[in-house]
Amino acid sequence: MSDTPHTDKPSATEKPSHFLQNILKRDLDEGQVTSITTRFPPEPNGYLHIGHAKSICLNFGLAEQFGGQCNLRFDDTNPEKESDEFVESIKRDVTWLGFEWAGDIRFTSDYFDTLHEWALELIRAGKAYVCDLSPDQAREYRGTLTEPGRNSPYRDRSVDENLALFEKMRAGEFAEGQCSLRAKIDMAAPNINLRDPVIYRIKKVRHHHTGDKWCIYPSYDFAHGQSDAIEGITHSICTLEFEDHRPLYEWFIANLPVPAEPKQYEFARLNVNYTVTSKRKLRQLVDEGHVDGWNDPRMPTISGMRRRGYTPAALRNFCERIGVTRSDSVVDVGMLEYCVRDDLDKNAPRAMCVLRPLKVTLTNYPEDKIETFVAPGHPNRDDFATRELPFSRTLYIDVEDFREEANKKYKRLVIGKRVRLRNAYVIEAEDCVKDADGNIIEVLARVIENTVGCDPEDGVKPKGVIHWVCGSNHIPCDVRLYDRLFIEANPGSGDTDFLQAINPESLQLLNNCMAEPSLVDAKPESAYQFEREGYFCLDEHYSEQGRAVFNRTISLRDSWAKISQQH
RNA sequence: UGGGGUGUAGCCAAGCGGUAAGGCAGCGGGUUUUGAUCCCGUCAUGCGAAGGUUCGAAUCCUUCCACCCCAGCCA
Repeated sequence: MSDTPHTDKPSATEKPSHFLQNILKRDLDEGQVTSITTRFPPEPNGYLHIGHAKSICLNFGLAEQFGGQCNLRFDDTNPEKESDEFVESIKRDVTWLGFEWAGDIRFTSDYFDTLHEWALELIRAGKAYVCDLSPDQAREYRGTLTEPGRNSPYRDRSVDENLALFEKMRAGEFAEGQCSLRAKIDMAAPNINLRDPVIYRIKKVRHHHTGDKWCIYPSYDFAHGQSDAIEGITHSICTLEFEDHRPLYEWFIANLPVPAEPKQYEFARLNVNYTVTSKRKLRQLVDEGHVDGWNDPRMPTISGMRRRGYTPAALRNFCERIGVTRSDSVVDVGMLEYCVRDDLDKNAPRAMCVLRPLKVTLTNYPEDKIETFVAPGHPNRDDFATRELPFSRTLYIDVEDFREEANKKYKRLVIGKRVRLRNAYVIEAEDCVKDADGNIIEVLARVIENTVGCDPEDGVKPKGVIHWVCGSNHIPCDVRLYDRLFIEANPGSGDTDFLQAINPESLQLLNNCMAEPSLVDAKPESAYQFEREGYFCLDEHYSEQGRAVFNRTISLRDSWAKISQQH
C-alpha cells in the first residue's frame, strides 16, 4: 500500500479563496441566492486609479468566477462634481482592463423617479420629515461622538405637512440649504449615521444625465442600497469606511417596498507605498502641473498606467496576488512592478535601443561593407517574428558600456578586452578618442573574425554582452525615463505636505537615442523590451511624424546596480 | 471618553484545536549571446501583549495594548 501521507490541505499551487469568495459559495450552496449579481459603482467625478482596479477586478472577477453578472453603475447623485468626461474615461478603463458589464450602463439617476416615490413612501409612513435646520444647526443637533444628539424641532410635523413641504422642495420653492428631507430614526444612536440622516437635499444644479428635471437629489445612503435592490444586486461590495453605513443600508431596505434584499459586504481598500490615490491629491497633482495630466505615465491612474505601458494582464495579476481582506494594508509597489515585468518579459518582443550613444569605429571592418544579422524576437519563444539588424563599420553603444580600464566585475567593453555585441560579433577595444575636455567621444575597436554565433577560435571568450545599433541605419528617437513619482514611502505622512515628497527625478528626458530599424513599426501601448535596459512603448501623445518618443514602462531588474554601488 | 473594525516575517497573505502555506522583497548558488528571464537553496520555536482552559492554542476564554473609520445637505 502507498505510504504517502494523506492530507486535506490544498496543494501548494492551489490559491486559497478569500472571505468574499467563501460568502458567495456559502450563499449559493445554502440557496440564499440562485445566482450572483455584483456591481462596480464609481462616482463619475474623477479618473479611475489602481485602487479602483482592485474593486473592478473583485466585482467583475467574482461574477465571472461564479457564473453571475456584474453591472457598471455610475453613482451620480451629486451633479456638482460629476461630468460626462469622467463617465467616458471610466467606461474606457473598465473595458481596457478586459471586463464586460452586464447589459446597458446604469446610472443611479435612472432611478430618481422611483427613489422620489420611495421618499414619499417614507413620509407617509411617518419615517421621514422635512427639516428646516440649516447645515450648521443640524450639526449642533447631531451631537458628538460621545454625546447623543437632540431631536430637531421639526421632527414631529404631520404627514400632510411633510408631504406638502417636500413637494415644495421638489418644485424649487426653497433655496439650497434651507431645508432637507431626513429619515426619522434615532438621534441618540451611538452610530452617528442613524441620527436622522439627510436623504434628500436641494441642489439647483443641472445634472449631466437628467438635465434640469430635478433640483433635489438623493444622498448616497438613500440611493445606493435601493439602486442595488432595483438591479437585483445580491452582494453589494464596498470598502471598509462604509461599514458604519450598513445598518442604515439595511434600514432602508427593511422599510421600503424594494424588489430585492441585497446585502452589503466590506473589504479593505488598496494602498500602495510611494503612491497617492486620494482623488484630492491626484487632482492637485494635475491642477498644479506637477504632472502632465490625469494620464501622465507617472500617475497611478488606470489611464496613466496604460500610457506608461502597464498591461491589463499585469494589473489583473497584481489584484489577484494582493488578496482581499478586511485588514488595512499597504502593498509594496515592488509587487506591482514585479507583475508588470513578469507579463512583459513573457510577451514583449525584444529590440535594441542605445539610450546614450557612444560612437564605435571598427578599424578592421571595410568602409563600404554592410551585413545583416537576423535576431530572434524573443529569447525563450519561437512564435515571435525575427528581425533584421544591419551592421557596419560605424556603430553606437551606450556610454555606460565602455571604460578605458576597469576591474574584473565590469563585464563590458574595456581597452584590450573583448565583449560580445548582442546578436553579432565579438569585438575588442583598442583605443579611444577624447575631446578637449577629456570626454570620450569615440571608441576604436576591431572585429574578431568568425564570432557570429560562436566563441572566438583563439579561446579568449568575451567578458559580457552589450547592445548596439548600426551607425548608418537606425531610428533617432527620444526616450522618457520614468521613476516613482514620490521618494517617500508614505507621501504626506506626519504633518508634511505630500507635494514635498515628489521625486524631482521622476522624469528624465533623453533626446539623442538610437533604435534598431525594426522599431519603425512600433505602435502606442504595444510593449518592447529594449534589451539590457527595460520595457518601453511608443507614447501616442509625444510622438510626432518622423520623431518617435518612447516611454520607459519599467527597467529590467538590475543586480549590477547593487554590485557597482558597493565599490 | 461613544460606536464600528483590524492586528500572522520588511510587505501582501493562508490558517477556523493537532504542532506556522504561498507570493513580493532580501540573501546564497547554478544556467545564460540581456548583470534579464529561468532553476535551486535560505528566510517566524513564532502569530499585538499578558493570563487562563486543554494532552495539545495563531485558532477557545479573560484582560490589556496598538492602529484604522465615523460628528458633509460628499461618495
